[in-house]
Amino acid sequence: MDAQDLKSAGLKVTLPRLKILEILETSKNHHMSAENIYRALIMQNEEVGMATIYRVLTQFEESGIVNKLNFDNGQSIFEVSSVEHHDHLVCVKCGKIDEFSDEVIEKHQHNVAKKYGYQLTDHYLYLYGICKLCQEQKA
Amino acid sequence: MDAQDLKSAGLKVTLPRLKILEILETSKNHHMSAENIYRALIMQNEEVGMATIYRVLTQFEESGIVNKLNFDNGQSIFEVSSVEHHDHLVCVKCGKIDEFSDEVIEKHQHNVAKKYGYQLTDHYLYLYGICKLCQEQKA
DNA sequence: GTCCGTGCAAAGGATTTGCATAATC
DNA sequence: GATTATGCAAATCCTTTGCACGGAC
Repeated sequence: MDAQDLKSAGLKVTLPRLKILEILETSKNHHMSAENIYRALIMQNEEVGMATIYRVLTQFEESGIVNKLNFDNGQSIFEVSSVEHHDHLVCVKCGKIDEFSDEVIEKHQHNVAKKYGYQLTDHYLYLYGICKLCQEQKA
Repeated sequence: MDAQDLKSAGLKVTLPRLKILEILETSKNHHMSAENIYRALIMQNEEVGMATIYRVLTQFEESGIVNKLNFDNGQSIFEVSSVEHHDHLVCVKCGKIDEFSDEVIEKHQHNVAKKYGYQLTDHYLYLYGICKLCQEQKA
């Protein structure tokens, strides 16, 4: 993802947009809330407002540059779109997010949609659990 | 679901709680937002505040009496817990919600969790699409 | 130079909380 | 009668919008 991707999405190449892309790509787990991004930018001494973050993320989502995930807690999380679809495993203790993909699940989702007469547009599978690390720390 | 269920959940049997249960059970599709419930109660000339609806729904969820679903649009939807687990198909046009369950998907979810070392606590699968009716109306 | 993008502050919607009153057990 | 619930209003959280200025093309 770079300036060229912005242009092809019909978006002007601006510093906030480049910075937000960069943060989404270089962040530890590639999953950031609007506020996470905002804070990261502030720490880099970038002058930016939350409004810009949300506007840019919304445009990015519309252009397919990022995906918006809606977890339990109400906050939206954004990730750079990857070529392959994947779903998410979320640790309810530490918030860690893992990605996975399972062909059988995908296939069955399509079967279900077909069975009910739906033309599938999107699908989200969220698995919530306690990750290995947090299980060990419980002891 | 009745007064007895409330008692066993450690909740006092009050009119708002009974009414909310009743509405959740008798509503067309059994999927209601807090505001849907509020409006239904107001139309029955029940004096009730949104705060009560939310408090009651939260308690119900903690007691396992209802499930809270988090759809794309940010609003939370509540349904009475049924014995069997099921997932949801949501029409992005008309908002219709269908329920389904697929054993193979369930099994694979557990496989995935195991593979990543997670102790699964919960899982939500949302399929978004256009239902048969809405597909026909498009023509 | 035109148009799009930005920051700020104010608005918005959904949900939560504080508090005095009222109901349940 | 003690404790838990309720209704109301205010508060909070996340997100969106209006507007004047600034930057991209």
